[in-house]
Amino acid sequence: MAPRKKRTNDPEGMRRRVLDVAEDSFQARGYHASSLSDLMAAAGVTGGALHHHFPTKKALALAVIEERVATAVQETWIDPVLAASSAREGVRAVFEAVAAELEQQGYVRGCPLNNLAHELSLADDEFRLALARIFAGWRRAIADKIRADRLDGGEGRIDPDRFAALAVAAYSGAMSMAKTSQDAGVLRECLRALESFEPSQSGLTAKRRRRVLPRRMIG
Amino acid sequence: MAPRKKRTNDPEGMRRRVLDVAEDSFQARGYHASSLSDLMAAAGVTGGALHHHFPTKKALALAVIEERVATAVQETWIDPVLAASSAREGVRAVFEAVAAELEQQGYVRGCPLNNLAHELSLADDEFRLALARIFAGWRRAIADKIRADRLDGGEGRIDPDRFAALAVAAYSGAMSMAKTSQDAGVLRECLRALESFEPSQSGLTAKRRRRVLPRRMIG
DNA sequence: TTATAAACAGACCGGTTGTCCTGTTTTGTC
DNA sequence: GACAAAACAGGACAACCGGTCTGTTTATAA
Repeated sequence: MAPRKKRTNDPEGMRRRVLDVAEDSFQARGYHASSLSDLMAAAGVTGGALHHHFPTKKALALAVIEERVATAVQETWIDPVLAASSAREGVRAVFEAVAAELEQQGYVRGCPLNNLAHELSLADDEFRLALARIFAGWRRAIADKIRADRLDGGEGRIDPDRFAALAVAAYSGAMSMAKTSQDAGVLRECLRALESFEPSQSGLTAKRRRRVLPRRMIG
Repeated sequence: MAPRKKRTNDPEGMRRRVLDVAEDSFQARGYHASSLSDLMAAAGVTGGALHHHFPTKKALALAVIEERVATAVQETWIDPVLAASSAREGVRAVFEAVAAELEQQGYVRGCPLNNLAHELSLADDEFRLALARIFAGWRRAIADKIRADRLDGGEGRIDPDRFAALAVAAYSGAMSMAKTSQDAGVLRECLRALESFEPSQSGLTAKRRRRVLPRRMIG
């Protein structure tokens, strides 16, 4: 009669589940619109457990930013760009990959980093700095890739920092519009505009020999 | 002894005061973080008056979007671009004007449209459509300006819709980063990147004859 | 086993939120 | 002046929020 359930402590798993749900809810509803009770219910976690791993809601959000949002930027942007034959080609590939994924998915929830950045940057300096660090790493990775391309004999006309800033800004802004219009088309429009601005070189989307081994240049 | 204050009905003024405060608070703190009690206190308005003009918080936000945010985009972007000698020059001027204003101001609160778009687009379809309309008008104004430039013998190599999308995206994304880093420098970086991509033409920031009368092309 | 701390459960609380409601005052109209 | 509608005042309220608290169970180490 008594269910006699045995409890199993799984701190890492529980922490992960909470982060999963929080990451998803912050992305879909935002920080303020996500209540802890909602998160607890969705994750199947009690208040005591949640508070044990994340003493405050702010601590939870900070963990989402540093452990999940940063990882998302790394995986969807930095790694592919570093693995590409050139920075320009990497940026192009990411734009198209994201656009394709969004179109297949059918809806646009936006860029996790930008979503949280807009809502939390002015609310708390700790949030702001954590988010700014991710933006900076993103830009730096692209800029460093351009510099490495140059050493390999790549196109040497564009300023690395400027192009990196523009790439990140164009993507962020395009995702903002895509989210608002629920249409990923604007991502492709921005990409084409970026491509049509090829500096001096003529080959627009022309095929280029692809490097076999992607080379890493950042520790 | 009795203060005997006479009340004066001023519906338009009261509505305006509420919108002023709401616009400011939504910009600085966001929609969810702005409580109606805060707004009432800041505007010196009672709950009854507020409820009379704006039955719900959503109605207030919708009014802010349609009456204030749309106007802000019109005044800081569309009007200057239409008045400029070319779309490209107009975009450049706006980027620099905003950057200069932010640097003088000392802090960055971000783009009102993007701020609200990120927080509200997924929350409510009515919000989303109102915000999407403003984005669309913004892009259309720039694209139409490019088409008009072309008829006047301007540079004819760039695709109007693509360039407009890129300009808006780059600005939105740059403002996002500027807000997060509290540094308007990235705006200038993006502008320079945009300028360095001059298609074929050589004159980078070269002086051009300025049209005396700005011409309007949208009703 | 026993002690010790970590991991978890679940109730509880003060404060706040947005909204509603009942009045009162002002304004416009006949 | 009479009357109706708009404009405004201000309290009340239920729902909910995030955080805290006490207590129990599980794992770890001596």
